Amino acid sequence: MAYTPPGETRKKVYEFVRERILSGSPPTVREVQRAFGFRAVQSARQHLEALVAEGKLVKDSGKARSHRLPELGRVRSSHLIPMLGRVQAGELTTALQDPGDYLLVQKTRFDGRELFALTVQGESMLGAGILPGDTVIVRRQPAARPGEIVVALVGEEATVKRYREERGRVELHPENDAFEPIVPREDGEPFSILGKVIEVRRNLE
Amino acid sequence: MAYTPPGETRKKVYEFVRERILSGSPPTVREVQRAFGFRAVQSARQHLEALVAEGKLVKDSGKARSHRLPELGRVRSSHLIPMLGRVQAGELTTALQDPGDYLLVQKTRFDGRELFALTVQGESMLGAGILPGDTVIVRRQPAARPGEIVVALVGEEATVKRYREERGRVELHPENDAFEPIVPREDGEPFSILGKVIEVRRNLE
DNA sequence: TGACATAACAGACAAATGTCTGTTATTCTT
DNA sequence: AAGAATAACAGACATTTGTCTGTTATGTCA
Repeated sequence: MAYTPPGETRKKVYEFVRERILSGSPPTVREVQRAFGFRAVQSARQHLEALVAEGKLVKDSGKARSHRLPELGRVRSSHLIPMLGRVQAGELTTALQDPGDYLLVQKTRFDGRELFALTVQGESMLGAGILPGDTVIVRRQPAARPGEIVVALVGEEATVKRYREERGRVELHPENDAFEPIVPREDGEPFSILGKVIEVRRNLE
Repeated sequence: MAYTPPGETRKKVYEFVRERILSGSPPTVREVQRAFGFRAVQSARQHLEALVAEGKLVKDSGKARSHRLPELGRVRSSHLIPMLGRVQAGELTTALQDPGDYLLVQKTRFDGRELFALTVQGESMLGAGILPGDTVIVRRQPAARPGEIVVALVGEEATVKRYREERGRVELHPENDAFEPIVPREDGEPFSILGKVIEVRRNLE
């Protein structure tokens, strides 16, 4: 590779490595070498070492593909969670086994296996800022505390509502005057809490 | 390692590798070996090969740390974007240079460098389902189309509003009756579009 | 011009890592 | 008891990859 102004190639190397790290496969020194057409391994190494010295990268000496972004320490622990579309009754388990899509989330406080995502249907939670089409990230748990927003299975349908306990009885409250609270029936209609909503996402693209 | 029932160790190996991949550093064969106390490299390799054969993992033959999750192909291309808190006027550029925090997003359609995130202040966008404390992900662009939600710099403050053009004039509309539309003044008060809101996130933990 | 810094190159060595061949142990089935 | 299937082991080899020493080229600045 021909001589380039100081810092110019360095910056490109950084961007290259950064992209590779974010995409899940940090490059080897020789992959950097090839990507930039260096005729010597050392050329790539010099740039990488300099970037580490500058604090823009960190690396584990001696290990393959060990360059990392220092910032990543702060966002570590990302999970790939299954994304369910419209969910019906008993299908939940099946849907979790073979989900069609995945969502990348960074949740340090949770185990990735207890999380799943769901697309919201209907306008019953408008008042809580949850719109149709929004994606809710749910932590699986069989119970909830009053005031929390939960995903519950009522009859054949999974629904997003606010959990309340009125007069010692469980109630699921919509946040929209056009809807009525749901009170679980005593006649044995299936009812259960699937989990608690811990995040809401909306795409506006 | 002592003999274990068929499939038992296999499953644990899968979970181990999966976690490592999601956390950004896929293990080497020997790292798997050590993690499980195998006395032969081949033991680890057998499990890994089997997992690949089952389709639970994919790998690039001959390369170091090359095990991947098949699903990841569908969510690839994640970016680490700077997260800005309260932003004032000219501070934006500075804030982008040295942000305190980062957010992991998967946006295939965008270049990571044109994205940043912002915490919403105030209740002016309640009607659009954007609450105080929500995080908006913004794509930097100097203009917008009517109807889009934008982040604009008005005077000293960055604000989130819906972009409109009324009578040939730019207007920034809140979605809350308690607020008035913002009409850029002609007296030279700084006004500019910082970018378009492409995603809204809310944490309910 | 000459000292200095940075970029790029050349060639090699050593450690890490992937891969291979073959063997032994455990469990299950018939 | 014999055979099949799976798990685990042993020891080695080949490739990949990280690292090292030293050299040459290009640009900057006093």
